Amino acid sequence: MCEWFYPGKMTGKQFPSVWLREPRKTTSPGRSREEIVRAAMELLDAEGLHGLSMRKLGAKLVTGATSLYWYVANKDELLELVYDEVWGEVRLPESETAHWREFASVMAHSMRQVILRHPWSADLIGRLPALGPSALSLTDRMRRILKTAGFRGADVDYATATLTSFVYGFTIPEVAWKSSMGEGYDIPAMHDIAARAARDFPDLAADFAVEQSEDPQVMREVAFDFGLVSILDGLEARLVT
Amino acid sequence: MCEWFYPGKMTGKQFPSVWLREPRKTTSPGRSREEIVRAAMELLDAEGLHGLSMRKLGAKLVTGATSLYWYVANKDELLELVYDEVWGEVRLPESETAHWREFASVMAHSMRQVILRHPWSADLIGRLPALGPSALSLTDRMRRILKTAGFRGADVDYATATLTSFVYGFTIPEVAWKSSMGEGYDIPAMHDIAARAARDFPDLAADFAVEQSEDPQVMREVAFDFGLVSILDGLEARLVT
DNA sequence: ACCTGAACACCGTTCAAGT
DNA sequence: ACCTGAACACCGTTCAAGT
Repeated sequence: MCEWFYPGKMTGKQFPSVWLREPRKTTSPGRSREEIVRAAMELLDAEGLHGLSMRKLGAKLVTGATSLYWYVANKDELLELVYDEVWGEVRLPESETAHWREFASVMAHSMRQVILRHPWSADLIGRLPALGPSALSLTDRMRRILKTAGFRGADVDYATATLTSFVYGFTIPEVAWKSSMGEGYDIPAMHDIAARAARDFPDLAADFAVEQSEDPQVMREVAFDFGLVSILDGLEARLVT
Repeated sequence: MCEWFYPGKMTGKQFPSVWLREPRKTTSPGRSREEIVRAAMELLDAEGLHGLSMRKLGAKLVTGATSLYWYVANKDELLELVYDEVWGEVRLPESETAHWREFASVMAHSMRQVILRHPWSADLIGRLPALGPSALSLTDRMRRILKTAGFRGADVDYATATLTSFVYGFTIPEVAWKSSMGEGYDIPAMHDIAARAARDFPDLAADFAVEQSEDPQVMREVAFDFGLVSILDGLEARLVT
């Protein structure tokens, strides 16, 4: 997904993007970009962002690490390519006439699922330009739906930013947590630790204790829906004015 | 800020936190934790998360890198300590009787400013447990205000998560962008690049062109306020039900 | 046109050894 | 109680050289 109004200065270097360089005209006797991207995706899904190194990727493709630099200027360019694949997995309502709330809701849920499926992508949001075809197409459809719904001018940007910010802010820390803690850790022990840390905050400690019985997985889903509905209500209020 | 309902499994290791280990009883002939944390903060602010290495920090304190391991179990523990300092900089309304919307608004703006001031902290959100005194105190006050306003049970968690998710999701990509692009880059060149990348999406390209004249810095502030007000409206709707 | 290996300048952490 | 330096197993990228 693409948010274009990022801050900058009038001076300085321009930013590079794979999508603006012609790929090497490949007679493809050897590797190909697609092959490299696919292998990188597998490595990323299996071992995370830190698990992808040029050396490992080279090994997986039975080449020297440095051979990859023939196809790709550097690691960031490679990541840009894989990053766009991720946005390509977002599923939207087929219909062009979907109601904007329905559309936004489906998109938000799908974006979250896609990030959860590729946790490493969370670390790339904002770090890499999202100028690939999939990211742009997503942005384009969302904006068209919002315009049809009645949003005008910069409000289209603002509404999009509000929605995507919520999805990102809900999901990025979640996957960061998961990958830093490893997949499995001890829930009761975690509650015990939280309770001990909160010993100087009795209300907090009490709430921790009460909600210990809830399933955190379920709570996260409910929390996401709660936030999403709140935001859609809030955006709708902007619309009627 | 602390969100406790992160997912986990019933098995596996428990997570570690500095806040649950007694610090070494220091007779302080040599370094101290405070000194180390202060130096780390300076290094982080000056050079970012990648700029902080145990070797550089050691050099700054005129010690061997490995000496630091006497005061801190590992780099993550050190980061946990500096991380809490960041939350300590969030400014809230003094009054205990502030209206919840006012409170939430001030908190959201302050959190954003603090993250912008310490961009490296964005990468730690979710990755490290936020169990330090400053983080807990922030969580505690927010929750008390929401309860006073009428939020009940898990809605207190959900409302907090909605608000903080928006702040995180708005700010994390923003600072990621800034630090990956460097401080200054060429705005017109950026627009040119975006336009060229969007050549297959005429509506998108047209909007890029129109909004080229806006100041991105200003737009970001307006966008943040737009999103924040929308969310507060949406949360208020949950309240009256 | 494509691939290679050596080299550079880094990492976090462990550990035996020193004072 | 505190500090040290060597060592281990890594990084991304450059570059001259090969085929």
